[in-house]
Amino acid sequence: MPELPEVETVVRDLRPLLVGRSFIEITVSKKALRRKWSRSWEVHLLGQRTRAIHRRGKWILIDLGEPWLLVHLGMTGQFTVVSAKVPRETHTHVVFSLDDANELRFRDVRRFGSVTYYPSRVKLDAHFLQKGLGPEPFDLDPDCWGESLRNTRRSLKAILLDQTVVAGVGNIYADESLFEARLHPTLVGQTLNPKQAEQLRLAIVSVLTRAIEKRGSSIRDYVGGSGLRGQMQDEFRVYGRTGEPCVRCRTEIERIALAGRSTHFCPKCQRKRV
DNA sequence: ACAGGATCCTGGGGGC
DNA sequence: TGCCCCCAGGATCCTG
Repeated sequence: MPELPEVETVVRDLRPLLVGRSFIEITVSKKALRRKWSRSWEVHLLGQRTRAIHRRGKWILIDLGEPWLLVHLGMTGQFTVVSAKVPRETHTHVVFSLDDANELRFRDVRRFGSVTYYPSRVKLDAHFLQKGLGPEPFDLDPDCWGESLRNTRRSLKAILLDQTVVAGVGNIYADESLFEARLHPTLVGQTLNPKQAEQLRLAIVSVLTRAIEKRGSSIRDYVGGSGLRGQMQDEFRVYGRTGEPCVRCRTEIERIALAGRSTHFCPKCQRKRV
C-alpha cells in the first residue's frame, strides 16, 4: 500500500507519540512477517528510550539510542499508537507496550511488511548501501536524475518504480507523476530530452508534496500513525480511473499492464512522441 | 540489460 | 449463500 507520502504521514503522526517513550513489553504473534522477528532482539530493545523517528524511501527508522528498528509496511501494513485499552485488531503482529499506557502496534493483513532490529546505525546504513537504495525524490540532483534516464532503455514506469533510482515512488504516484509531466509510461528513458527529464523530476516532487499535504491515499487498508485515513485518493487524476474522462481533455483514461503493474494514463495528454 | 512471470499472503468484489 | 477468478499502495527471485 504505502508509498512515500503514506510512510511520511505515519512518521509525522508517530513522532510526538513515540519520542521519549520506551518499550516495557514486546508481544509478537505466531505468524511470520516477511523477515522473521527474533526474540533475542527484545533484550536490546526493552527499556531503551526512543530518540527519534525518520523516514527513508518507504522505510521507517526508529532511533532507540544505540539499537534501531527498521519497519516496512509492505502492501497492507499499519503502524499506529493507540491506548492499550483499545482491543487489538486481527492481524496485529507486533505490539510494543509503551511506558505511558499506550501501545505501538504493527498490523499487516498480507504480511508483506517487516519489523527488524539493527544493533547500530552503522549496520542499518550498511543494509541500505547493500540494497543500493536511491536518493530521496526531494534531494534528487537534476544532473544525476538526467543521467539515470539517459543510461537506460527501460520504460519510464519501470524507472520510477526502481527504488535504486529514486526511493519512495510506487505504483500510484508513478502514474500520477507521469500524467503531471505529460509523459507516456512506456516511453524509454534514453529517449527523453533534458527538458522532459526535468519536467518529470519536478512532477514527482509536486505530486508527492501534494500527497503528503493530503496525508496520503487510503484506498483500502492504509491509515496514518494515529489511525486516520488519508485524503489523496479523492484527487487521483489517472490511478484507478480507467474509462473515466481525463480531467484535462475528457479522453477516457486507459489501463495497461507494464513493469508487472497496472498502469493508468491519458492516451491524448500523454503522447508517445518524444 | 531488461521484460515478464511467479512468489510471498489475505480479503474484497464481481460474475454466475 | 457459495464458489471461482481477478485484483490490490511492494519487493525479490528466476527465466528467457
